[in-house]
Amino acid sequence: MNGIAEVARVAGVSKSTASRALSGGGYVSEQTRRRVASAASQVGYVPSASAVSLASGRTKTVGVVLPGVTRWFFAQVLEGIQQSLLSAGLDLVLYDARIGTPGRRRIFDDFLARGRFDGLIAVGVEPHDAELERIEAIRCPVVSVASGGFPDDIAIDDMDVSRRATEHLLGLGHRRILFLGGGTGRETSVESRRLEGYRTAMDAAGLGERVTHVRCDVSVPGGYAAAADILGDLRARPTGIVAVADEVAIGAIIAAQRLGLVIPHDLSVIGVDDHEYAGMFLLTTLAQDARAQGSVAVDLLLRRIEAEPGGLVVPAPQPQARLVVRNSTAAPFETVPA
Amino acid sequence: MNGIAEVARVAGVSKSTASRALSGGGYVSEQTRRRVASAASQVGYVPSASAVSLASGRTKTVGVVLPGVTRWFFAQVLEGIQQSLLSAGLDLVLYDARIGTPGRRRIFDDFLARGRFDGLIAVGVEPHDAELERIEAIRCPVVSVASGGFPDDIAIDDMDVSRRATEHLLGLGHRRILFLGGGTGRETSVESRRLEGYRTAMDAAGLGERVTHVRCDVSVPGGYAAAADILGDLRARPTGIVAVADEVAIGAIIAAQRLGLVIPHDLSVIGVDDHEYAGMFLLTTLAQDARAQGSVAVDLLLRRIEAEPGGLVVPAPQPQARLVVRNSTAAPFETVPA
DNA sequence: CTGAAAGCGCTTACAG
DNA sequence: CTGAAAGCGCTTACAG
Repeated sequence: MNGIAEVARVAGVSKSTASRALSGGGYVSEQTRRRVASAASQVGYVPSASAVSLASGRTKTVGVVLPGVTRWFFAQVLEGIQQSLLSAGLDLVLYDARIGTPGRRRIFDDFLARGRFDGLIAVGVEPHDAELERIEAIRCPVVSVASGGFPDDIAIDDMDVSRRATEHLLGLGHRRILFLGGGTGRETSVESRRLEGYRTAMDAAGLGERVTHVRCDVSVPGGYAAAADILGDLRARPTGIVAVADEVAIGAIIAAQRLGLVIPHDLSVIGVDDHEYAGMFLLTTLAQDARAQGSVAVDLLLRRIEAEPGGLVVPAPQPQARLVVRNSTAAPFETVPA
Repeated sequence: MNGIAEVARVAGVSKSTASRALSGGGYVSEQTRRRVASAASQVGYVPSASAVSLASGRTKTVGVVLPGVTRWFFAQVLEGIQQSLLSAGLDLVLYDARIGTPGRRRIFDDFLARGRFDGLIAVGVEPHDAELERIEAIRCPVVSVASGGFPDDIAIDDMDVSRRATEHLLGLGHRRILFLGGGTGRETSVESRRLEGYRTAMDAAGLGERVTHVRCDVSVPGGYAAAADILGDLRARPTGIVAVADEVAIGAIIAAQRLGLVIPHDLSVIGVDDHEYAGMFLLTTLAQDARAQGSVAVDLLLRRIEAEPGGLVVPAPQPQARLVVRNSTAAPFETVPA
């Protein structure tokens, strides 16, 4: 019990007036507003979410789809989203659409269509065509972060980022530079764009023939395993590694150290993200602010939700990556021209 | 549009019958059921979540409160919960109640009371008294995982776990054993119980005077920083470290290696969890299955939700930790009796 | 086995 | 500024 009817009774007004007083819509005299407010807190009134949704057509909820919370970047974006949502008073329903799980399919086929939310944020989803269709079919605003395939995706320029990373190593004098990570399973578009940026820089430096992509899971253990393989072979050893993401870079550093290599003397490593552990490993990286991207996504989404259907919404400014030079990169020790 | 009324019209039955046919309650002839089902798929019927909730009193949603998704353990539990929920067809609303954020307060004061979910799972929440009161005030079943303060908490025996970890080192001949981690900010009960287990084992070995607790954040960088401090001082250096969790243990190993120590020759380290990186660092640990704990929590919660109010529900079996010996622990090199 | 009716707890034009 | 009434889209006893 303790519905709005009870509040109205205690305050001595009608339900309509109580509703207007509480939710702020329409005219209510200041005096009435106060009486209703105190009646509400007196009876401990909490509106029923489903009744509000049904009557108003607004769920006060935002959906978030992402491929798991294991990757540092996704977890950070999620936390940024959550914080913005909390301060806006909105609930967050989570859909963990990890690739290859039976859940992913159900999310796109059933869950998303249920109208549980007023808007959806896709993080790192990289949907295939059928999935994108499903998302476009739901009748509510959608905003995406770091997800290939969506219009107006909020994301750093992935090609630029690894181009700059590669140029950083080239500028230090490296020639044997390898690109590490991604390409296991379906290659995501973020991965391909980063690979492309590396390739572009190598080509521009006349090193197109040296282009090498070693695939691995985008994770610390993934980078570790792949790097352990590569670095074990002395003759093929690169002097520099451009990693698809910091997790991979960190894995590579751990592997290198285990093999007795000294970073950056024997090997330079550069990543993308500015992961929580980057400082610990003195990792040079192209830093991005993941949490901020979550907040920006929420801002944009809320504006889209408020906007008249068909109304224009100023897009969010794109996030920028900046080079943070620490101590995992230096001129190569072997300066012999290869 | 395309509500159940439309489905009923197409199938040539009443809304009541359509509803029964679709949601399975009550008697419907097989033939009618089929007609309704095909009408539903023909018009692309998706029930409105809020209408269903309002009419039935069931939201088909479970709430999850946890202190962030950064800690490996919490992220794993969350993924376990999500998967079980997806296969049960339930939505998950997430509340990130990171300690010290303004959001945490609002979650306990407002969000939890809104009746958005049929049941709540608290993960690692460690509520203080006021928070616990709030949770008890919401009128729905609550299940907790690794959260001090809740009745019937699903958790490994934290005292036992670090007692066994300590005994493992004692059994190898270590005497200078230190407990690393926790105790920054409000010490959680998980942390204190693990510390207590260490203390118990040390006392039993007659080493009560050697008991040492070095506090640090429960994170890899936290363990790294604290261990770098400790290990820098040669004279006070322990031969063994019992870490409050694997993150801390891994941080300590990284710090030790950076200082030129060889694990386990110069230092033994043991953790709790079996973190994703444990294999990479050859970490000896007391392993627990975090994802499974998430599923178990969902099972228990769903049974509580189904149960008659006041009805009994068989509790879930408690998870067990098992010692996984890798290569971060060995007999101490200095065998000189201290 | 099926249908008419009431009701879940709000919000929102519409009169006044 | 306020109230009576309809309605959001379902489910659920209750009759039949």
